[in-house]
Amino acid sequence: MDKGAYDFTAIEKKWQDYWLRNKIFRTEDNGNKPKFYVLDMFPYPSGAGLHVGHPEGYTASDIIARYKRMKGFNVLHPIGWDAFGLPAEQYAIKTGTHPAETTQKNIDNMRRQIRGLGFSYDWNREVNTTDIHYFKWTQWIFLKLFNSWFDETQQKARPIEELPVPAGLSKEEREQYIHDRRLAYESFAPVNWCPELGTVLANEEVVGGVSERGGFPVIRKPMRQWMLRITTYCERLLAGLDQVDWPESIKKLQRDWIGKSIGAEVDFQVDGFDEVIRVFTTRPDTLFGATYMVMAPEHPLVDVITPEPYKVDIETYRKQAAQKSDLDRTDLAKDKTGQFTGAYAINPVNAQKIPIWISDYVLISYGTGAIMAVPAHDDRDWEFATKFELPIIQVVQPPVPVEGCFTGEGTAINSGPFTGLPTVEFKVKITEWLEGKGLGTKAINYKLRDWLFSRQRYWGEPFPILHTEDGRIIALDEKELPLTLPEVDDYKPTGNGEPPLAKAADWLSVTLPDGARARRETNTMPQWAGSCWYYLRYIDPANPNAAVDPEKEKYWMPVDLYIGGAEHAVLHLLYSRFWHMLLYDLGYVSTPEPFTKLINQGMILGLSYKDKRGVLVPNDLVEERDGKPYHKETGEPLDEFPAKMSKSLKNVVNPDEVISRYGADSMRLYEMFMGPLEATKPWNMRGVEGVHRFLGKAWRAMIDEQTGHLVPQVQDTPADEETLRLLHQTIKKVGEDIETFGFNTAISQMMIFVNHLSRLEVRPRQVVETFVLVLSPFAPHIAEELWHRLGRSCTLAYETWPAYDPELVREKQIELAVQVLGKIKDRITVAADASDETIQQVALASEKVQAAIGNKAIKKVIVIKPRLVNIVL
RNA sequence: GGCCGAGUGGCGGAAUGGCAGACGCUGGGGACUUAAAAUCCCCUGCCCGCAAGGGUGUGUGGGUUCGAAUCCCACCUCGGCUACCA
Repeated sequence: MDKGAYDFTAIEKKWQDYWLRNKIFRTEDNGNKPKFYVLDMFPYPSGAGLHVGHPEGYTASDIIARYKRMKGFNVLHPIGWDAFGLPAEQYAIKTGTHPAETTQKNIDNMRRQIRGLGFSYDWNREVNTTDIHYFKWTQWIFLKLFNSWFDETQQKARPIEELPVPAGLSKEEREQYIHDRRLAYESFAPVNWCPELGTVLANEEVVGGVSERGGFPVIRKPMRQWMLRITTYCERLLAGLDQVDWPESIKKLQRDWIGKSIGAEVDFQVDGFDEVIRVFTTRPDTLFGATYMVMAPEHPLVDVITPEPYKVDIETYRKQAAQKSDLDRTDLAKDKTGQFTGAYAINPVNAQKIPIWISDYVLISYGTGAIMAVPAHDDRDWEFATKFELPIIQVVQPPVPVEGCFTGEGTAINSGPFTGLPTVEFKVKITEWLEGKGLGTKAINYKLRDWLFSRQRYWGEPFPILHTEDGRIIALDEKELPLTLPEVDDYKPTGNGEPPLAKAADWLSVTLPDGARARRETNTMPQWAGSCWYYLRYIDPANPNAAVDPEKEKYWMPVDLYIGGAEHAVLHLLYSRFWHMLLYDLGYVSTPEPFTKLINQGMILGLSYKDKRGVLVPNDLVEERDGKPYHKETGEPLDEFPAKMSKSLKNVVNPDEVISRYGADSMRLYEMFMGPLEATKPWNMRGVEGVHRFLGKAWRAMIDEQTGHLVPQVQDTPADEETLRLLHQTIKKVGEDIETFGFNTAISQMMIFVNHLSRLEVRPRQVVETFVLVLSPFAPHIAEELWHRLGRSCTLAYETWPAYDPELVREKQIELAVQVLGKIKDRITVAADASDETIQQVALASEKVQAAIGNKAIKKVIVIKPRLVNIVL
């Protein structure tokens, strides 16, 4: 190989070593520079390593970080590992390898891959959620949750010692009262149990009735669990969204997930009983149309009100419902099911007797677990009433007549004294009426449930909690943290919900100072725990005395820019906002919201193939002939299309392979050149070749491939006007595009510049050096090497970002199209500062334009300065 | 079913009220070479035409405007998320 060739492998290794060895990107916590905190979403160190989706967000954030450094900011740009989680544990179950060992191996591999891309992380701040010095503070935050309550009046969390407890309670009642208000509490409610995974899951982890990870069936099962009272923060979580600069789509996802709805709670007397069934409705205006009621099968009143002859059928139905997986319950293709209880309720507005049913389309966990059914104006009730032949009474007149069920707003009919009222007005009136009679009240409900926070796993943070033999729950003291994981022989869950930690006999039992015997909590925390607050730990990663030093926290927070995938919209991003609000309330952090600006990178798709019938063909069965894809075995011509990367389609692109063939700079550049950051885009290896050629061209414009020295064209001479203008246009465009995340167009501008530069006989040194600085955030390795060969002795990472001169950017001459009635007839060139009048004169002087006008009268001439002239006849 | 996003050459995309297709890929032609690779130069939306030139064109149909890929209305297609929350 010639010593001057663009040897990206050697160059990239050289500079990666240089940055690391000299700690070039080590960040200090002080300084008089303004701070900028740019954060990547926490990666899980998977055994499969990086896929091409990771470097997309990371490259974008790295370009921002490098650019901001050059713009004079003190930049915090850290990385670490969200390293607890199920895969390492399942591997342990299969092979007996300790999850810590697997995790370490995976981290080492991913760190190697990430370093190979040349990201400017401060490696002194690397964190790892499985490190005891890290999860000590995860446990500490849990204790804060456990030892806090939410003050509704002040709308904030406060220490549990400040909770006003009613006088005259017994010791046990007092304990219970406090426990019922802790932000972390034990519950025995039915939870999402996944037999396949041997653990329970949070609502957010169950998608379409199956587990989000693995797609296994999930059933409802009552179990003892730890919950976090995230619901107390519903209003704060909603309000905070107005304060942050996030994509509207993500804000909407969070708002919908919190799911605030305003309506009324109404009491229906059960005929012949003292009991009332309370329902929640957002449409109290349809009360006159309530023709039956439905309770969730689990509703406690079912036992009370069901008369003897109906008990057998009701019990059978309840058993069936309990055994159904969530998938069975939510599958819309299935008919509605239900069972009449034999009991009746009295509709409070018209004293009508209406039958009470149970059905699993009513959920025990939302509202009051019972509904009034208004089949004329609710799709679900309509479907149910039609199937079981229950009466349907219309009480809302639609603005325009509709067939079947009408769920919109209109005018009340068949509604006694309220007939004729518009829906909105009716809602207010009827709620007042109900309140006056003591039959109901205005009510707000949220879809968001408390966060199920325990898992029956080994590889997670242990809870700092003890259960005494006499049934008390005692939290460890902060001084006793961290509580580490015990060694076990067997990582397998027991299958009945008893976690693996229950097998660690020595670890399990504890004798308290007062002599009482206690057992440790055997559940562990979910993976989300560690990622809820990692952005705070980066600020002060080695602090043994606090999760984060308050002074440093004040300096660095909030995160100025957070880049990651949209799949975390309602999971991580909601959970970590909740924890942050708690820490804010207790005075440990200084900002109400953690992440000021959020950007979602789009998904990268792989190239895939299907035959004429639409059958998918894995990539290893595809061969190319004359640039067209064919089936290797059948010889059939195939269609190319983009599809989600998957093992089965064999269309996964491995970053290691791309780097070894084209280099990290080409990889980075291609990921950014593909299209807008937020868009979904298909990967195409030929595109990598394109940006790779661009880098080679930039290299050859400066370096002689034979000698490795500067080419003779690079000279210490002033630039010509055109070159200078293009350079300044490039500085301007690239800088502005970085600020607005338009990396693809920034790169095309640099391509235009290099195409020009390589054609020049004289390439002024000043111009060349400035361009290298502009290129450096995108392709830092080649930029450092060129900078070095241009005679500079240290890194360019802290050079000042070049300023452009607006005078030099401006073109001297401008070309305008001349249209007659919107059709282009000619082009004219005028001085850039020509007046509209002058331009008009020149345009009208054109023979072609005159010919197009003919003898018609000119009505109007529109001059749009740098673009065109339109003559209206 | 609901919500969100997107439809522009052979492909990725650019242009967010002002010359549609920047930049890159692919394809074609040429230069260099014994030859090839690499590199460099030229061409490359579609249709008609030998050409000069003309016509047409941003999913479909309508509208607003001197002017629409861009704004408005209706529809079609694709992708993502979500799913009985009363």
